[in-house]
Amino acid sequence: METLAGVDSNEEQHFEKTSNGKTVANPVLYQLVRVEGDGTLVPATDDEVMEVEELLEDDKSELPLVTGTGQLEGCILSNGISSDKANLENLEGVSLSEATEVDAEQLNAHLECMGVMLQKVKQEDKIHLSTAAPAQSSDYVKVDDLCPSQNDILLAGEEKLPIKVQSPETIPSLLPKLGDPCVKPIVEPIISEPLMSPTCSSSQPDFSKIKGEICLNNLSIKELHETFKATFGRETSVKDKLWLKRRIAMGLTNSCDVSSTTFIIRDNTLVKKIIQEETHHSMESSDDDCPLDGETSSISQIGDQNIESGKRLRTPKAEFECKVEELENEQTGAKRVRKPTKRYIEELSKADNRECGGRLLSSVRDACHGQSSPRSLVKPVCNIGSHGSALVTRQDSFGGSGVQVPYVSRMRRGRPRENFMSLMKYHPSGMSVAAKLVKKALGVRRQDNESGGKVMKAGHSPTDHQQLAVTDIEKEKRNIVAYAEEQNVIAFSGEMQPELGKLDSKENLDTEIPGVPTAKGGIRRKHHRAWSLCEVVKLVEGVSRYGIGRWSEIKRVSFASSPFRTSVDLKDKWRNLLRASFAQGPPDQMARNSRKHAAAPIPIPILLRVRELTEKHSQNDVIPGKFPCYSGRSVHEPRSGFL
DNA sequence: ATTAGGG
DNA sequence: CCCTAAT
Repeated sequence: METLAGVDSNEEQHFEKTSNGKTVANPVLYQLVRVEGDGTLVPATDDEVMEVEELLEDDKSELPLVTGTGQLEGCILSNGISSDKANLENLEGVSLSEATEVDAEQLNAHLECMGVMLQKVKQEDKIHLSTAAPAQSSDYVKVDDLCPSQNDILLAGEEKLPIKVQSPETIPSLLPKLGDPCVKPIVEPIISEPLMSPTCSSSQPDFSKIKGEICLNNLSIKELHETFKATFGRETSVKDKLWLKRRIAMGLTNSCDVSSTTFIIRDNTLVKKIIQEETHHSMESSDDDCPLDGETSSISQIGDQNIESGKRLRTPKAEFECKVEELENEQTGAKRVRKPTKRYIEELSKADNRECGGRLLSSVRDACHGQSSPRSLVKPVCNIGSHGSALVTRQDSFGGSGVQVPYVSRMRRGRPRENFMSLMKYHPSGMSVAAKLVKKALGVRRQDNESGGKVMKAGHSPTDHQQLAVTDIEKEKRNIVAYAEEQNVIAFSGEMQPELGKLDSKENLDTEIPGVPTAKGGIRRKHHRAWSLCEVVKLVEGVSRYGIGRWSEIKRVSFASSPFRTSVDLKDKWRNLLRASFAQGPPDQMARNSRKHAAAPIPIPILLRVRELTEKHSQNDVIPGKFPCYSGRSVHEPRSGFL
């Protein structure tokens, strides 16, 4: 019934490269999907992807003609939807208009998806923060724009993602499948549809033909064809009514939302769409446990919103997953194959937070405290409504996280390993001990924190640690736990905690962050959480508000929703910021260098702010020269009131 | 419980 | 980040 199909997203023939798809500039990208009996496309599940991956692994330079497993349907070429525009320019075989149109379509579709995601997230946020204060909510939104690194990540992700989003165009083409008894030969849709463009160079959407209200359900195939042309600016030879309807619906709504079959067109734009099938509503609310899906927001609703709001500016390619999911929801209308693995979810959220720390939540958070500082350049600008930034963030997150990457690869985080190994050295029997630990950890899994410590202790036989200094033992213990934990996580990826993920927007949700909790044994080491720019901004702001040293206060107010950021963390971070500000500011070249190597280039303005605050603080509360790290160089900079 | 500082 | 000493 279900088959896997690799969908090549690049139109190979349009590129100057051999069939090996090795061209660097135009890599062949493909997305695995499963074709349901009814022709619905469903994103391949992790398992499936993994499976196929193995096959592909053998020779990646070869075109992904995954054959050999009865499961694989094959690889189907479709219009290129490569993320980089450069490719578009290379499309020689396709009329420019066609190419651009497809691209635009893609973009819109993705944007649509973005919108949906955003909506969902927002809703979720609301749910978790009943105390939302609209007025304040805008505070940090703009921060996103200050996070170049995030955008970078995004871009990088877009260009490197091994698996590309598939074009809506490809979806329909795959519909007619074996599973479907009453389908036409695959050849037809696939070949004639997507690639036919060359012949219709006069492809220009003409909405004038579909003014007013149209009900796809009532249209004949011919009419559908006309509508199709009006919508996409080109003809189609596909005779599948269902396909046409879906296609048109998608085209009109710029999304995968095909729930509507009646549209009202005015002034060449979709003014309204009428949902006639609400099947997806009920099912949505029932089976969505994905955090991102969170509050089941009516997709159709969102769709309308987006459509009416008009322009979507950016198009996150990485949205594929969610997009397809929607597709799945709406097209299938009934069964949902598989929800994303928790791990996957984790990845998403992680990415999420990474990108833009939590503008939504953070802002709300702040709002609660009524801490709207009039200064801070950053804040004023923001408006929560800026879908732009929000979208970007989302996109970013997805792209950056490399959703497509097999989970396991991302597991390891930082240190444990080496320490663990060193530990082994000390303890001949270490191996077994470690094994035990791991086992225990696995067995106990979630309750580890506290018990974990105990376990650890139990693990160390008296003889084992006799030779170690107490402190050493403690450290070892920690490492072991960390290691075990890691193993644990890997083994039970399904139970992965959101920890790493949430930086901001969801951080408050991840109460159960694994890293910190250690009750008493104080074993586990906190997972390293990179500070997002947003957080830094918050910190700076907090400092400016309450002053240096009032970390508990700042923590309470600005990082209330970030359990993993302790006041000490804030302090440390501030220290680092200070160091950075002094190290980078004065010598200009230094700044550049540091930026090069530094993972997270902190915007100079921020650093200046830091310096400024510090200076102020030193002048007011302390006798100048008290600060060890920078005492020598007191900087007298007139700058003030910025940020 | 918080802070400051060293590691 | 962790840890500790000093408040």
